[in-house]
Amino acid sequence: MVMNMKRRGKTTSSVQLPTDAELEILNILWAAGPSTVRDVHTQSSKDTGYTTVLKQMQVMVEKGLLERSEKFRSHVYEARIAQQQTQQRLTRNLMQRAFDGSAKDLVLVALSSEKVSASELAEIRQMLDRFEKR
Amino acid sequence: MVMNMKRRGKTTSSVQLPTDAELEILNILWAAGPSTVRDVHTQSSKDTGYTTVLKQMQVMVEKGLLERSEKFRSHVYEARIAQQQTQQRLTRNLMQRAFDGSAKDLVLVALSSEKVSASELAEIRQMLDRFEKR
DNA sequence: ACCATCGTACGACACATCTCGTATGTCAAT
DNA sequence: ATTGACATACGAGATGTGTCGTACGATGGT
Repeated sequence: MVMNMKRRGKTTSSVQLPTDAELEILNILWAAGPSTVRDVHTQSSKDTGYTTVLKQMQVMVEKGLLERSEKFRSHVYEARIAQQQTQQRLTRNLMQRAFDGSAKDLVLVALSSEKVSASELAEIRQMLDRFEKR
Repeated sequence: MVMNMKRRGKTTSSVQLPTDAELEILNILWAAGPSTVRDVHTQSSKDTGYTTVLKQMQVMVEKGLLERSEKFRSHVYEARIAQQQTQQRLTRNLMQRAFDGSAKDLVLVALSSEKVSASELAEIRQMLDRFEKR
């Protein structure tokens, strides 16, 4: 019985970066916790069909991005990758592709291209302090 | 004469975000200035065929990402979008898709997920100062 | 004049993503 | 038992991207 395991790599973490539509779904799941397809479809701001969301989530299960429980009539889906880890991987990816790997350059652009409140600036400063301490 | 203008919008700036391979080419062009296809192909770290790069650059001209001069036998290509502006748009895009629009959150993740030298931290601090002054 | 070399043009395939239509199953209320 | 509402499964089209093979024109050296 050759289970046809598409997943290679040691055990975990060999998931590729989520696509646009996938990230949209993950965001909803991260915020709301385990949800049905209908939940996600209702929450979504994009006006895409119900079966479209269903199909996407099914594919995401195959990819290892989501986990599905079939205990109930309406299957319940849950994110299988952490939000922060995903944010880090996406950020690192952008850093490599567009900033030649420089975190500093990315940060500078992020700061210069958006309005950040005073309290947020303070938070960032705190973070800098914490880093410098090592 | 209906020129079949795919580009909508006022006049400029309605260029979509560059794809992965496109960004690779843009990076080379930004660093080296106007170059031929051969130049770019030689510089590229990926080992993709010559005609592949040629085709990609041709497509990029159609999209408005590059400009082509045919003055010489080997056509010379030049980036038509600025590096910093592109970096900003890519960053903003990630910010929206993965950080719910929060520049702060993006910055925090960028800082926490990569090593940044002391001098770079200082630069970031300077930037923060400059921002707080307004 | 010829031919090897280097260029561009372009059609076409492979693949992933996004999208939906349609088939089919399940359940509860009448 | 029938029906309507709602679920999942799945095939398949549209589109974009990345990749190349092949055709063919220009150039320069012998």
